[in-house]
Amino acid sequence: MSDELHFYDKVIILTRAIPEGKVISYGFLAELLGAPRAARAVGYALRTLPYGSDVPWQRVVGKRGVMGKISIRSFAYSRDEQIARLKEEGIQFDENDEFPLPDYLWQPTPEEVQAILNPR
DNA sequence: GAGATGACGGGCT
DNA sequence: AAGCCCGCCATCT
Repeated sequence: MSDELHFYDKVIILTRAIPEGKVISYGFLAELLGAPRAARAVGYALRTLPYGSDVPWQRVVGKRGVMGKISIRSFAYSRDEQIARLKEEGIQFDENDEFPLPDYLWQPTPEEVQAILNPR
């Protein structure tokens, strides 16, 4: 099967499909794309998003909620902005600005993922 | 094609 | 408990 989409293209497409109020971890997103250890590459892909992009990048979080990792200088947004956006979507954070990932995790079936990546 | 890079993740200190 | 280190992997130079 010709796979014309690059890995980072798939990352963006799948990110667009995350429902409001739901999140996914870098590692799980990579796993859905068939590369369970490519969490870092997922970050690499999202990093290419320009400021003002309509892609809901805030819904991709670290494995333990939204802890750290967002403080890279080349990124257009801050960790605080990510948290603020997620709160607006209804995600409830505790006093440490963390939230229970399983409660908000988006878990599409493999079929759904395929349908998202290969719309007809 | 080798080396560098980076929004990760897990393990060890 | 917070940080450091190292392995991973897709892309870019």
